[in-house]
Amino acid sequence: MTDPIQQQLITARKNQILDAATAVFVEKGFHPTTIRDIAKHAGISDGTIYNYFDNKTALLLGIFDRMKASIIQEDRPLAAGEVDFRTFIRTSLSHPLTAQQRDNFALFRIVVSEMMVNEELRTLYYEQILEPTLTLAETYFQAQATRQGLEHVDVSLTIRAISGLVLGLMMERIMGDATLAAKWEELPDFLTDLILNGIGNTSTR
Amino acid sequence: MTDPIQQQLITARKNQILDAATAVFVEKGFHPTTIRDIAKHAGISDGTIYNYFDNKTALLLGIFDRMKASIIQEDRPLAAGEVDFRTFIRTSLSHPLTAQQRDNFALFRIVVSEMMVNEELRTLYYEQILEPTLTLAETYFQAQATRQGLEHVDVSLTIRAISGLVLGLMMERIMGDATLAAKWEELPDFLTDLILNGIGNTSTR
Amino acid sequence: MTDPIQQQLITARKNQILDAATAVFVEKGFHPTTIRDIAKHAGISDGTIYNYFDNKTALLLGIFDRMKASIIQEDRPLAAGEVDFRTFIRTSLSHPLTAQQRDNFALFRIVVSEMMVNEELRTLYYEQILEPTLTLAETYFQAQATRQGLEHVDVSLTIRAISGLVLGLMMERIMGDATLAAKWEELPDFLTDLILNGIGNTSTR
Amino acid sequence: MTDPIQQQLITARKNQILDAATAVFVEKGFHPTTIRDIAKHAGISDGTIYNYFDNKTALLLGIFDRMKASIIQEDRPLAAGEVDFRTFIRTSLSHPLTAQQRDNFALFRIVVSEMMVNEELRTLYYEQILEPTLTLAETYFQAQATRQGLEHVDVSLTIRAISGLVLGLMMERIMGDATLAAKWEELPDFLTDLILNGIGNTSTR
DNA sequence: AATGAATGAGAGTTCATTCAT
DNA sequence: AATGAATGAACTCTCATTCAT
Repeated sequence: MTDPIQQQLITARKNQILDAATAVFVEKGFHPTTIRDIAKHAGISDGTIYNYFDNKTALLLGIFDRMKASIIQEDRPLAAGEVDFRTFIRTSLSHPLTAQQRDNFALFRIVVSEMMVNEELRTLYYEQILEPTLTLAETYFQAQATRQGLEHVDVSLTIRAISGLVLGLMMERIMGDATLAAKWEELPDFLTDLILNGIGNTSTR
Repeated sequence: MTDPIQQQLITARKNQILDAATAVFVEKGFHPTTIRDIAKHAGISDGTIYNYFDNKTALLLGIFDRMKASIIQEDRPLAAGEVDFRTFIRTSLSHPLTAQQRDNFALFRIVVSEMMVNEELRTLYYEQILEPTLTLAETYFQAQATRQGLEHVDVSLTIRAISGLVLGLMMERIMGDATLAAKWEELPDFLTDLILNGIGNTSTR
Repeated sequence: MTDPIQQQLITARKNQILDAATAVFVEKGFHPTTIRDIAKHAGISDGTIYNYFDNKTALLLGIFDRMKASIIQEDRPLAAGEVDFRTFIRTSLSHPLTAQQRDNFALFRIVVSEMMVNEELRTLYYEQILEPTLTLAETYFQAQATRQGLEHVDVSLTIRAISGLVLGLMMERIMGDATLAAKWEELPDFLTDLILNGIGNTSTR
Repeated sequence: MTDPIQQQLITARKNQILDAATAVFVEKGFHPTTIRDIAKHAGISDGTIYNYFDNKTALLLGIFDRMKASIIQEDRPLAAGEVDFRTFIRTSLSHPLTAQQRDNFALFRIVVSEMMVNEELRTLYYEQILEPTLTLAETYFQAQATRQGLEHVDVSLTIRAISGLVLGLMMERIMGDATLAAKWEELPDFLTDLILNGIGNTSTR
């Protein structure tokens, strides 16, 4: 039952299914995708999917789970704390802004879409991904801020403002804003200045 | 065909349907809502809805159209330009943050959800609402900025950053973040400071 | 809504569906019958059935309802009470024994089968059909028994014994008992004697 | 192939499976029970069941087979013929009425339900169980009747009437009849009187 | 213009059965 | 002999949409 080889096979099959699900969701969206679409894309039968996942929604949860793992992995570099404050902020902004860009934010769109509307997914995402990420970021930021003599800053609100800023810009970009698309590369620097100095105060401190 | 009385009747009936659609969408979400739900709520028959709207998606488009009108109306006050810069920024932030709070962001969630996934809706939203709003905001901001001697600021990026900030914070709030829920009232002041002065520089200029 | 013509149409359509359901159930049994089978037999579409009945089980309930009506109708003759006791008993036995014989007890079998296993159906059958029938029979029997000077008889148990006797014999017949099939015609007289006089006491009183 | 030890293992495994099947059928009914349910209850795998039984229906046939053996065993006492006629009748009634009562007639219900609808099962039940039982009963009864000077009685019809009576009363009880439930204990005596003497003639002969 | 009965394609899901290991 | 993952046909039920009245 806890046979490690069995476990590997199960994990492999689950990943195969989630790979297919991700691909088809990205292509057609969540609702328009049928279980049969996914099964065909994975080269297996409908029923097999249900041997590994309870229902269609569970596939999205499974995709989350894998995102969680990868995000935690990717955030590790910042933990070191061996960078100056500006670099720290800039990196924090830069990474998420570029990460999802590849496939035109396709998976991001589907996940957000379903989350807006499905409480279970939303809760899971918050508890498993967003909340831990924010808490982690608070810790990093707190350490950096102290070093800068910024003890009086409301760290949790600042973190939320920064992450919200990134999230909101991604949404506006997805909406089709041409200006953002054109200036996307400038954003990390622009936003770093804005956050550190406010409007119009370009001078680095 | 252009009989004005006819037109009034048609508009009234459309509004009746959109009112019902909004109410039911808010209550149940877009996909779980059936045409029959809306018809019943409006006190009419299923078929009648199709005399006024091509399909279910068109109802969402119709809701957008009405949002457009109301948003433009609500933004007018800022146009006057008789307020100081800080007040201008603070008001711009404060209004959207509180507007959707009432019904737990229900309509906002549905609209965002469907937009993420439906290109037609997305385009319509961008062209009809977001783009005009941003452009309008740019104009206001440009005027204010000039008065403040901030000619060298990238206005369009700044506007997008501010609106993105608000949008992203609403999303995080919707995700269930407890910190944001608790400190929601502090946000306008906190963000105004952040935008004007950057992290930790509380002094108003 | 209570438009009588509408009501007639609805009733007609319901009957059309129940006719089809009965026919297909009788032919294939309840579980093996699909909604599509019934729809095809009725010459309508699958969905239409669901406009008139909540689900497959509701079709069986509908068949019950019609049985109820017909049973009550058929029992009326005995109410008159103008027959002598022996005739009364004999008729009570004879009728149900011959009624279901036509189609080889097909509908009876399906109904019994599903009732054994479906509590909702069972309750409905008991409350709507069996219990009222037994009560009615008790009344008739009581009147007859009194006239015969049989005041000390346990009427309710006697009624249940008689009806149980008929029911059980039908079941044995359905099981394929050759003897019963051969002597089915003799049963009314044989049973009447048995009930009135007991084993071997053939003399009519 | 006819290795006796092999045979014993096979029989043991079959019984293990039938025990599980009986338990689960009684709990959930025949159709709602899945092969997996039975396998889990037996602590074996799905596939193993198919090594011993052709299909799901064969499990019911297997349960029949075991019932046959036990019934024949239980009926033996009456064969002795050392009891008086009244006791003989009373015992014949009493036994089946009380036997299935324990688990609310659960297995009885499932078996009857499926038999009504499945010809194979019905035939098997009749040939393997009902017919032999009736024949056996005829023999006993014939012997007893002769001793009572009841040579002119139609033994086969009488036997079928008595067994039908019992069967029908069990069915009515299952349907939920409150009167029968309340007076179930009185039935053996009441029915014995009825059979021996007819309605209202309580005097024991 | 309004109705609402009819449609029927299509979805998710189940589960008896098979068979390679 | 035992396994249990894989299968895929089949089912019930939903619902956006149409159209005759």
